[in-house]
Amino acid sequence: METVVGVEGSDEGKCEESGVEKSSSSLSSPKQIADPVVYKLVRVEGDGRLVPATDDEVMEVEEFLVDEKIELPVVTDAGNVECISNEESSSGKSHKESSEGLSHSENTEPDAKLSARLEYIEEMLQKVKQEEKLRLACGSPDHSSAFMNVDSQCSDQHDKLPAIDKKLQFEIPLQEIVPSSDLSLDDSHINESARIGECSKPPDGPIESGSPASVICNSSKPDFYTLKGEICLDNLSIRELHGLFRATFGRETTVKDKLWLKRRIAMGLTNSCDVSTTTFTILDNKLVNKGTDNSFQNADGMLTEGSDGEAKNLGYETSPTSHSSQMENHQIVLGKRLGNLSVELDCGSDDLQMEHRGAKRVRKPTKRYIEELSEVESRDYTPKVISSAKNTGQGQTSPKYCIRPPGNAPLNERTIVTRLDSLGGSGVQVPFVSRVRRSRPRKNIMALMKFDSSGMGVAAKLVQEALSVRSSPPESEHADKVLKVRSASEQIQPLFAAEPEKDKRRSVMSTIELGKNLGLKQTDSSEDNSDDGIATVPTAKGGMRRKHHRAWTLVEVMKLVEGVSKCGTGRWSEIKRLSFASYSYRTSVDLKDKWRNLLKASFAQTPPDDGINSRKHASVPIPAAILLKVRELAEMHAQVPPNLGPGKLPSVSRSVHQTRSGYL
DNA sequence: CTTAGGG
DNA sequence: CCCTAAG
Repeated sequence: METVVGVEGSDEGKCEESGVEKSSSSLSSPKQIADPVVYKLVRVEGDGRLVPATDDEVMEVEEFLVDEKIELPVVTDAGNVECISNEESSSGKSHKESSEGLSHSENTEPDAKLSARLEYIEEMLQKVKQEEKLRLACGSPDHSSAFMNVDSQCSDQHDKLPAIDKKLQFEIPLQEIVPSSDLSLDDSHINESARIGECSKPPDGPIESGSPASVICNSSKPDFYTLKGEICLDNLSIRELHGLFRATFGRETTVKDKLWLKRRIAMGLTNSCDVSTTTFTILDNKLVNKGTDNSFQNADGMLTEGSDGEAKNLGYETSPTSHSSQMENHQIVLGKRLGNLSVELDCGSDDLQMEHRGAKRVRKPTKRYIEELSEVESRDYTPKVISSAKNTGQGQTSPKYCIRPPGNAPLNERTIVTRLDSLGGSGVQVPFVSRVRRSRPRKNIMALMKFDSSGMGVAAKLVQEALSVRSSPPESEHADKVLKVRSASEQIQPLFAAEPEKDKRRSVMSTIELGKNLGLKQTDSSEDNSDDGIATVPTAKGGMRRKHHRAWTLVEVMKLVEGVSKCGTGRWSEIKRLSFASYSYRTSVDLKDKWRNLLKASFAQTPPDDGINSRKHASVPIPAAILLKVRELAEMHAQVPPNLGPGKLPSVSRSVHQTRSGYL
């Protein structure tokens, strides 16, 4: 709790101002803490009623919304009004849910249940000292509803929904402001991810879409509960719920909040904790496999974390708990909407909530880890991204806008980072794994570009490039990188999100691509790894050029000689195919050059005759036999070095034969 | 793209 | 090795 709170210092202040029981929340069990954080915006009155968030809170929300959608003014006003009016009175009727939520704190529940629940809740509120509990109870249910409304509204509403809607939304949020805000953010994110198209034009986004979405959300939420079996759960006693909970999640729960339990169970039932992933699964799985927790975060993390980060920036408190709650909400909503994605998230969230601490803790680290990765990745990607910018094109911009609201730079950054993480995460992970990548730079930029365009994993490429760049510190512009990191991250997102629109092929293949990239990368790395030491050669210009010096092994030389003997000189490509198929790093040019060197060496050596190879280069002693052979071949092909050739060839030829026989 | 030659 | 010109 504390830790969380610390993060959200601003929030605390708010709470205090409101007269909230933040302290109380802290007093309450740790688990609860999370809830308080989540619900910070709402205050519990002495009578047990929930007081809407204060103006400040509203403001925060507003920012949140703004960040997400970039529209706030309306929301803010509405929110304030609502807050003032109070939970019960205000919004109530305009939106059934909202009204319910306000008065009873249960927005989501069906009417029938609602009444029962309301009573229960009210009782609880009054009885329960721990405001936390109340919050939780109220919050959890509300979250979903609020979330739904808020979400739809936030994302879509801003543009089109009437002020009323906004108001309602805010109302709900007030009670569960944090969650709602987060949800909205998440939701929007999700939506974006889900449908790239929208992302591209966030601000413009069709107005209509907004309202419909909201409607859907509302409708969905009831369904959700019903489906989940919440209704059934309603009838159960807490003890029963506990049992159910245990059965569902395999663990005990200390939570006494009925709503919470119901919710949890419902979620558990709905999404079996399995977390089977669907579309996102691929990415997530990958992530999971590699980063375990990260995987979750990626999917969830993107959304949730991003929201959190924003919240923090805004001054909202986002505690781990809040995250989890958010996550849940998101999950639910998503589940309804997206289904697959939500499922994954749900699993994670569920777990998190279940074990606020364990899960959270794990999660946090993960997040950081992800961020770090993302950063690194971003850097890596940056170069590539830039180069491949063409691909992203508009997509970049649009996603960008979506991601980063006009308001807070830091916040934006954070958000972006998160997103990047998600995107980058997947991409990054692979890169990281194969990080080594030391193959020679193909053909400079051109080759890289080609690669990218070809459809190879951009990420992989970027990573590779980035790596290479890193190796040569002087060349890369750190400053540039840093600056670009953001862009890169942004770009990345676009790639995923925007790509579909722009290049369907890409979008379709995005997931595949990632996998491919990884595979490719790994392959490359493995091949390249064998390698050599990469040395940087200072260039006159000041840039450092990587010299891929791969020492020629005796085997290679022998192969080369053999190849030359077979194909003759000048047919390097053929020789490469025949004898160097397994040596990807040796190009026909390399063969040619090597041969040239061998020739030179052989003839140079020959004269002294005695000294031979041993004397020449201790480092890579070339067997005399080979030199002889080279000479022979040279002779055969009439490639006799100007001076030395003729005179010595005869003798050489003899020796060569011997040598050769030995080899053969 | 491959080859040939210079750096 | 890299780079470039030329077929």
